[in-house]
Formats: sequence, C-alpha cells, structure tokens
Amino acid sequence: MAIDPTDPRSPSRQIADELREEITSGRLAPGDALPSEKMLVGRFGTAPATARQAVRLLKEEGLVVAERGKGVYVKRQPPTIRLGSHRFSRQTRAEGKSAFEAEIERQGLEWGQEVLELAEVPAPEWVAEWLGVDAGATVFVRRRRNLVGDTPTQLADSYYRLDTVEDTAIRTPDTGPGGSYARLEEKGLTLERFREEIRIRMPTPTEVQGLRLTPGTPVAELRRIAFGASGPLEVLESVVSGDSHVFCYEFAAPE
Amino acid sequence: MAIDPTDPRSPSRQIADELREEITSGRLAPGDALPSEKMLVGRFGTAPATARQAVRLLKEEGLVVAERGKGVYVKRQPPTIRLGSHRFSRQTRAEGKSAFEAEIERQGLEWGQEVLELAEVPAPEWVAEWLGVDAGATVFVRRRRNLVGDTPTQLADSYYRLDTVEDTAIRTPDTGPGGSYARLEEKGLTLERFREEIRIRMPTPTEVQGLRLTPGTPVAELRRIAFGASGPLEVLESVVSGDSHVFCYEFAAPE
DNA sequence: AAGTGGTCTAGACCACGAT
DNA sequence: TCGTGGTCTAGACCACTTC
Repeated sequence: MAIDPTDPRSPSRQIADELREEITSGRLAPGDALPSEKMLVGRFGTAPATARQAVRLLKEEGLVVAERGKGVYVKRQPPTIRLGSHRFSRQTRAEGKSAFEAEIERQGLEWGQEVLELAEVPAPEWVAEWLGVDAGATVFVRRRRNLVGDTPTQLADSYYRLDTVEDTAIRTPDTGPGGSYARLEEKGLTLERFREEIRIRMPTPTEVQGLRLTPGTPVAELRRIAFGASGPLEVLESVVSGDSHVFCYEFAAPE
Repeated sequence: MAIDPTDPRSPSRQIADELREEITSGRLAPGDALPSEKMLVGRFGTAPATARQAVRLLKEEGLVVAERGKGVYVKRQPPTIRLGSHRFSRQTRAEGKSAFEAEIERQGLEWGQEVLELAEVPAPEWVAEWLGVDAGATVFVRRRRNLVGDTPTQLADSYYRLDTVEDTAIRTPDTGPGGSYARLEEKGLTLERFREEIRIRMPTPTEVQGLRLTPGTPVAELRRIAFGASGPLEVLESVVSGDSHVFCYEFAAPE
C-alpha cells in the first residue's frame, strides 16, 4: 500500500497505477471521491506535490475530474449522442426538425441552440476549396452552439456561397422549421450526398471554455460538405466533445 | 514579455498563452525547440516549477513534445492516413491487398503488420451482441498491430464466430493475398455492408506504449461490423492514434 | 562536462465549498 | 471555520543527450 523504492516506476506513477486499478476494478465507482491529497500523503508517505502529480496523471487520462473546494471524483459517463448518417433524412425535415434536433429527440433528450454569429467573412482556405470559390472570396457563415439539456456539446460553423443563401431565413437567427437544409430545398436546391471527415485532437483553450470541457477530454473536428445537383451547397465545421458523442456510419461494400 | 501580476490569468497561464501564440503565429515552427526551462525562468522571472507548469499545459494540448535530455519541440504533423469507406473495395482485394494495405499504398507509404495473438477466447459482451452469439461463447480473435514505416499506428482486434473461420488462413499468421476478407469471400461469404462506430478518448497507459503515443495525443476507438447475406461475419475493434488519422465517409442523402 | 527535462522535497498562500 | 484543490517558491537529485 506504500511506495516501493525498488519499483522502477516513479512514486507518482505507483500511486496513479494503484488508484487507476481501484477505478477500473470498480472499487471506486463513477461519482465516487478519490482520497484527498492529504490522505494520499498519509497513505503513501510522499510529499504533497508527489500525490498531486499522481492525480494529475489520472486527470490527463480523463478518468477523474477535480471540483474546486470539494474533491476529485471518478468521471461519470455523460449521456451519449449518436451522430449517424440517418441524421439527414428528408422525412425528419418534413416534420420540421433539423438534423441535430432529430438526432437528439430520437433519444429522448432536451435540445437547445444559440446562434453566436451571422456574418459575411472571407472564406478560410479549406472552405474556399470545398465550396469551389476563389481563396479569400466572401462567404456567409452561421456560427452556433448546440446544447443538450443545459450543457453545450457542439460548436458548429456553416459556410455558404452568398448566392446560395440569398433571400433565405438561413441569414436570420431562426432558420424556421426543418432547419437550414429545409430552406435550401425550398429554393429547389436538393441535397444529394454528403462527405464527412473526422479528425481527433485536444481542444484549444477557447473550445474548453465554449464546450465546458473538463481537462483530459479530447474533441472531434467534423468537416462536412453537402452536395446538391449543381455542386457544393454547404460546408460545415463542427467541434464536438469527445466524451459524449459516438459517430455511426453504415455503408454497402463498394465494388 | 514578463509576468503581469494584475493579469487575472495565473503566471503559468500567461507563459503558456505567450508560447502558444508564438506557435500558432508561426514564429515557432513545427520542429523548433521551445526556450528551455532555465531560459523561461530568466525571461519571465518565475520559479522553475512555474515555467514547467506552463510547458506542461502545452504538452496536454498536444502542441509540443518533450525529448529527454534534449528539449521541448513544437510537434510535427505526422503523415495523415485517410481511413475511408473505399477501403473495402472488392477490386483492391482482387489485387491481393487488404483494406489497410490498400489505403496506405494509395498514399505512397510503407506498410507493415505484426500479429500479436491468434486465439479462441470468450466473447466480450459487446462482441457477443454484435456477432449474434450467446454472452461468453467462444469466438476466434485475431489481434494485430499495423505499422506505417516503423511507427505503429493502429491496434486491431478482429472477432469471428468459430464456424466462420473454420479451415481458413484467417486462423494462421499470414492470411494470404487480399487479407481476411478475401478468405471469407472464397468461402462464399460475400461482404455486403458495414457499420462503423467511432468513439474518442484518451489512451490507456497500455495503448500509449503500444502505439508509441506522445502525451497529449488522443485516440479513436473504431468498432466495425461486417455483414454478409446471412448475418455478421466479423466484428472489429481498433484503436488508432488521433494525430495521424482522418476518417472519411461519403453517403447519399437518405429519404 | 554541460545542458536538458523528469521527479521530488517541504513548505506557502489563495479561492472555493460545505458547515 | 475548516477542508479542498490550484498555484507558487526555492531549491535538490537523477537520467539522458550532446559536445
């Protein structure tokens, strides 16, 4: 139970491994408090900073989360949001629901959205390339934050060519029933296929704040391009917290 | 350039933000060395541990990587491996290439694979469910590690029902040309569709070692089920390093 | 030998939560 | 008020790399 000086692992590693074992074995369940720093010092006989280092390792692994003035707790699993290709069903749009909304309600969760910015901006390089416009051309961007319950789970920026969204509710805070895709189809711009790319990384400090992420939570960066008959209609970049999302895809075996 | 005591950010945050700005602005390019701990102490006038704390924040963000006895360097972008639905083309199998192999060679990279274990094991719960066998039933598992160049990038465990792989090279170290999917099709088990789920998390210490991950690198956990006409043929669980992979999917707009 | 990061000791003060 | 974690000071020793 104490530190073994002959062990090749450093003391902080030994403490971290011991606590991790208690977590994975279930002796410490999600929501349970870890021993406080002082208790670890007493139990293992190290300096406070060494006990802290051990707890920090577990935080970096995303196993535990500290709450200021209270203690360090084994992370609870947040409700999982499944993001799948069935999001883009025309049928759900007909029912007046957006892709995100449909996905959340299908799972019986509450839903919310904040519009952060509506603006005309110079297109970032990759957006210009995907939208098929000149580098630096002006495009319309819709930045928003999606909420499940009262916790933000997704930052999403949609980019459009100016002529695509001309005279549509996509340029206004409320896009109306069925969301922006419904507005595009009303204009005769039928969505035919999608391409998505998912990258994985640690969040920037801005994203940590915007998504209220706890340390040790990675994010997925999703880029989507929605194609109509005549070319790309929307390019989306979205950052979602990794601990509450699963991406699901189904596809037939190609030739 | 020094610490501002009136700044609400803690000194280590101020140093980290300053260094991050130098990285994102390009003044410190990928591969460049950060100022050493002692230089940071001289420049900002803090205790060594405070400078260390700043560097640790950047490591947790995955922006920098420390090399023992040398210094701390801005991370280089490793070559990106695109994992897309076109991996499973029957045509590439006909050319004698496995899904992974095809993907790598398409990008002009070198390829390797180590078989870690071939065994009959009791099915983990989710595998039993996906394969459609009883919980705890015996299944065949093929554990392997994929390499690009000499760096491991992917740990992959494939599970099969015993009757599926009976009398096939899938039970042997070398599955032969076209990989295991080619062997299944030779048996008349045609692959018809796939379902994939991607989760994002921080790696376990075992995975850090197995994939030679640097601190601050998240991983993706990919679960795939391959369906034949008569039901599931293979269930795969794969862990891939987040900093060298992009997942790509294309799909038509569903009804 | 000199420089680097990794870890540790042994304290200190602060902000915050619970009582 | 007391216990908690968050941050800091001011050193120390070690393992490793480079010269």
